[in-house]
Amino acid sequence: MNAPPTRVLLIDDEPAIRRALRTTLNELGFETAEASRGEEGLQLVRTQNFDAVLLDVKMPGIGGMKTLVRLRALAPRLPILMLTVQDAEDDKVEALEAGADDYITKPFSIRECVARIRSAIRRAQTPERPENTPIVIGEIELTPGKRAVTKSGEPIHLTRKEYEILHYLMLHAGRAVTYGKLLAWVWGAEFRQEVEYLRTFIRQLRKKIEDDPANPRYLLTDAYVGYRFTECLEAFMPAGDEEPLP
Amino acid sequence: MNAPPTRVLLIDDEPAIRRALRTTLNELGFETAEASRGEEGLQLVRTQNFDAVLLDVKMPGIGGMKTLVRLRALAPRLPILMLTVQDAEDDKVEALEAGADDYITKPFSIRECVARIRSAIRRAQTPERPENTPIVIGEIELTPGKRAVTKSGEPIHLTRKEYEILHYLMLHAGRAVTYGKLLAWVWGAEFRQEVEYLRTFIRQLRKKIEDDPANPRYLLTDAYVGYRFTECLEAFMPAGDEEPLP
DNA sequence: GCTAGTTATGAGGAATTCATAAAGAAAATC
DNA sequence: GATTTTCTTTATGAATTCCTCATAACTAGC
Repeated sequence: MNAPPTRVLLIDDEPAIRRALRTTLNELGFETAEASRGEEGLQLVRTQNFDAVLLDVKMPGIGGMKTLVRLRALAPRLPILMLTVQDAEDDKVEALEAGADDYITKPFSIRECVARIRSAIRRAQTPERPENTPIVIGEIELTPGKRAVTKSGEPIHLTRKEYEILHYLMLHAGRAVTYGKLLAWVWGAEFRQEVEYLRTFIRQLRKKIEDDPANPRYLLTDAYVGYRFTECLEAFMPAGDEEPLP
Repeated sequence: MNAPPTRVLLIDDEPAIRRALRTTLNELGFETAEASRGEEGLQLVRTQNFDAVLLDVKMPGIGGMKTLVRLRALAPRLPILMLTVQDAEDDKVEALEAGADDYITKPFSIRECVARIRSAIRRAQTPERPENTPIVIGEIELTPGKRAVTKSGEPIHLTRKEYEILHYLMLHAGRAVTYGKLLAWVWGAEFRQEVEYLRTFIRQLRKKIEDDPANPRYLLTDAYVGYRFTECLEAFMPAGDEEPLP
């Protein structure tokens, strides 16, 4: 099977960053295209096929956030990763709420960046999940049709809200889920602000799911942004099946 | 082997609600289209194919109810879900009588909304499946064709409603069945709130089926969710041989 | 180190929902 | 039409779940 190369579009006004990403990605077998402004990027997405987009939030012209929204309208399933600066927490949240798949904070390690791209692409290519198939991540298994959760085969009793929170997080495993989205999913859109609710329930969930609730391996916190169910646990991945990165 | 995406049409004049639904639905693999008025929605249904429609009752222009009637005339089998406000009981009944498949009261959690959409689509796509093979779980055996139930071979007399409740629960053994679904199945969609009915009948069923009705082994409660017929009874399985069930 | 903002923790009380009982209304049967 | 059965309604205390709030731990910026 000769798979066609994975194509990544880089939208960033700084040539230095584009170059760094381009060379590394190319070395790893990705094909890349570049745009220095949002409009340009949109035009490319209209005329070509991409497997993922890396998009800088802060750009001249129509800016990253607007570009994101328009990209999303153009290509509902295309993985889009936003590049944000360290402390621009609001940007991260806004991007995720507007449909970005993930965010990467500058300065970033190329290695992490590539890993995130890969994981976003993998998720996008995973065929639609039939509604009733169990979601299995590590020792945790959640079966939507049954509304049942087990850890290493042992059933875990969850209350309604606990289950609904876990369900959404596991549906989006590997991605940061904003407080707002979680709250809208479980309580309704007008509860977007009630982060305290989440804290209480995440705590209960960790008690029930984690071996050491104080050092969670599954239910991770994305400070200032939300929570994230870990995508894959190194502990469970046989080491060595990924080529070393520079 | 990628199934075509499920297409949902959102008709609501509030952009915020459309946006919240759109992003979540898209993330879950649905395709969405939007209309801010009834006329617009009708035009879209004329020209495109959808698997379900979410329709706000209260809208400017021709309004939700009229839109519903016309939609129904256009597409007799298309699942249509109405968004209504909490206490507008009349709206709900009117909507169901006018051919809506379900209604969702605002404020609603996105989770609930998605679940309802899925279930409406499934209903529309699943042709009636008259199953005549007996369902056997533990000591309990239910034969749909004969409408008969036995426990350890001994016939148990059940009234009509008792039987219908048990039948539905056993059909979905191992899964939590929500009050709403159970009530809709036995009494009809407009009785979805009458949880008290269920309590009374579950009590009767437990009296007839359970050895110790106060500590049920078959008819379990999922607090705040519904009831569940246990799928396997450890007590009856001789320990040691773990044969996976089909 | 100090301060402000965020997150984690713990526990108690409010609110909802549950099981139970029992009686009135409706339907079915004779 | 009377009697039996089934269904619906209402009331009660008990149980569970959910929410609130106070405090501690942590993180970043000064």
